[in-house]
Amino acid sequence: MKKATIKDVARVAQVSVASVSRALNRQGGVTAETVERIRAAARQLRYIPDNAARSLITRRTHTVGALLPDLYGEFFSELIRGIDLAARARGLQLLVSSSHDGLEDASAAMRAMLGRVDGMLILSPWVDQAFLEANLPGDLPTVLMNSPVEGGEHDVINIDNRGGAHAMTEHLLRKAGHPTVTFIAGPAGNYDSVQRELGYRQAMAEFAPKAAVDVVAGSFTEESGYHAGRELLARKQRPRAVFAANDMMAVGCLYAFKEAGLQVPQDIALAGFDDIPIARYLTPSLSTVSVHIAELGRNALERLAVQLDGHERSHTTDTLGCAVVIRHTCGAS
Amino acid sequence: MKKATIKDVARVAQVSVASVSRALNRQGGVTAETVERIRAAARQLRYIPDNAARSLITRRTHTVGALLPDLYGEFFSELIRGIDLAARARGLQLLVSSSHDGLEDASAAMRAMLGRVDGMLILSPWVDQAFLEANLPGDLPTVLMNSPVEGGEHDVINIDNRGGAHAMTEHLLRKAGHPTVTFIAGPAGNYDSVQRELGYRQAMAEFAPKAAVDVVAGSFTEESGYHAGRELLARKQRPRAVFAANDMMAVGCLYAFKEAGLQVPQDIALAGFDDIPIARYLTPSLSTVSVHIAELGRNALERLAVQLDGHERSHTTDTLGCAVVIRHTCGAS
DNA sequence: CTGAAAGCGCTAACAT
DNA sequence: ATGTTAGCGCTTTCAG
Repeated sequence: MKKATIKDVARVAQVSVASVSRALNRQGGVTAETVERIRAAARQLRYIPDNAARSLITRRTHTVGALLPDLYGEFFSELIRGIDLAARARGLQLLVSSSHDGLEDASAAMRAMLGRVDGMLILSPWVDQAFLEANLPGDLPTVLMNSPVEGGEHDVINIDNRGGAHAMTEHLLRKAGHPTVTFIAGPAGNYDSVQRELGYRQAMAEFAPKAAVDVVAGSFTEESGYHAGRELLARKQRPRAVFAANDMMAVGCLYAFKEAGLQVPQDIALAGFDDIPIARYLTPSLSTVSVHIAELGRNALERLAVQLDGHERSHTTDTLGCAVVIRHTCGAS
Repeated sequence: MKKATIKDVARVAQVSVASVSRALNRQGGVTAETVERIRAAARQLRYIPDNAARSLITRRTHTVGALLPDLYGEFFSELIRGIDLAARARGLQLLVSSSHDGLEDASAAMRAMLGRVDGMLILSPWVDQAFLEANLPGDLPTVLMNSPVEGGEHDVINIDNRGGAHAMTEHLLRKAGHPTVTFIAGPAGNYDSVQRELGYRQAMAEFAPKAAVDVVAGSFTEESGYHAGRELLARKQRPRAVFAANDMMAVGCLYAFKEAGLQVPQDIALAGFDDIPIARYLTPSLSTVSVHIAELGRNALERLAVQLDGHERSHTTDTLGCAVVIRHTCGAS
């Protein structure tokens, strides 16, 4: 019992393969009657068109690739979720590839996707213009997310990392009234992290010019946040307010603070970045910078779909705004 | 500038297309010298083999599909992460399809994947034997995860939901010494939820035969856990111990308890199920049933890969054990 | 409205 | 060791 092909359907329905193709793709030019006969035959044979053969000739795979650095944590799950939702709505399949830790890996992952996808969504903090030129066919529709690559060949959707971090730092300093703020950074060289740190530094210069900028290292994981938190508490003078470059680190940090018996925000204030779903359910609930992660994914896919439909590349750069979300950890109502 | 095909490479390298194919697929039968000439030509033309054409003839896509009900929350992100990691290690691509809320959707999603994948990983609490027979070609390698379908056509990897829930309930009753336990269930009809509730009921019958079984509804989201928590607190007699059918609901529930000013576990104890990454970072840290989610994904993919390599279906049913993880919310050290 | 036939780009016999 | 050629299953002119 082999898989039925279009020929089998044609034979059973007593028509030519061309008619079967036309009927099943509802292109018209076939009598309603014949269509029905063909439908019946297809059903009877459990006929499923072979996508490989189809896309060989149509040059369309109806599949988009998503290249991500990792899949760990709620940020990425929300992002994929947004992408997947939008893709489904558009009738597109989603090929994901994550878990690569550098340009080597990213390049291999990208190559493996080429020819399988009609376009690509790329979120990779290491990817730059040169890399893209070397690894992408010039005509493959692409949307970059949170990318340093700007004003060039590609469609880019960024988050206002700098602005969001600036606003949160300002809030901590001016509204919540903390004299200074300590920043827990993400992985070195990570674009998001760099931009957020920049926003922090600008706000510090602006609103706490006397205070020293204070940055400790992290890597965007809960664990690194926990360690950073412990490190901060071990100082002879513990900070009064801490701003973590993402929510996962804030989660780890919060744990460290409460483990040490500290009251948050009375003894020490805390804020994060991303507004992952769980942020509002922490106790105290986490003040953070809201990013609408799923929205970002949805947006990127829509943008890609436009390129796909229009058969032309585009190259706009959009920046999605961020909003400071005040909950309880930051010490201002 | 159109995309280079194998013919172009052959022309430039001054060999036949067959040699190009052989050289690039390292099948031997070509002089090292010619291979080098071919490689050079391919590089020069930026030649990328067309996967559609290739899989049309090889009948292999090197892609596996993952059918999931949703992508919300850390459970699924961990699961995909495990799958993706294993797939990458095997040189397989991963086509994901989630966000379907019933058999209709699942069927459509499945059909869209057919012909694009060499095999499928299915985690869908609604899918049963009849559905699979109706929607899957009989010869497509498949691995079911957490599925009610047993002892039949398919490879199945289950989690010991019943055993885990039983063990946690026993712990709450006997070790932590709570006189009775209230259970927050997942979505009605969801297989995981049903099994977990079963384990709870069995343990109640065994270790607290006098106490009434007490089950409230939930839907596996933080929000539903929050509402269930509030509902519980609104009773004239509030429960002493609560067991949520998954961690996300426990998170919402914990929030409700602390919002009401209750001490956990002194005033009210709480436990979850799954051990999502964030569980240990809640305060108090969440006692839960550990599932090794990423491992489950990895396992399922490995199993599928075996079927792919062996060119034959298999039909074993494995059950992965769960371990009770005692942290601070359950009220026993 | 329908059918015949020409490929899409590639691999795998089968020749040489 | 290399070339020739016949398709894989489908869509799409082009005739009828």
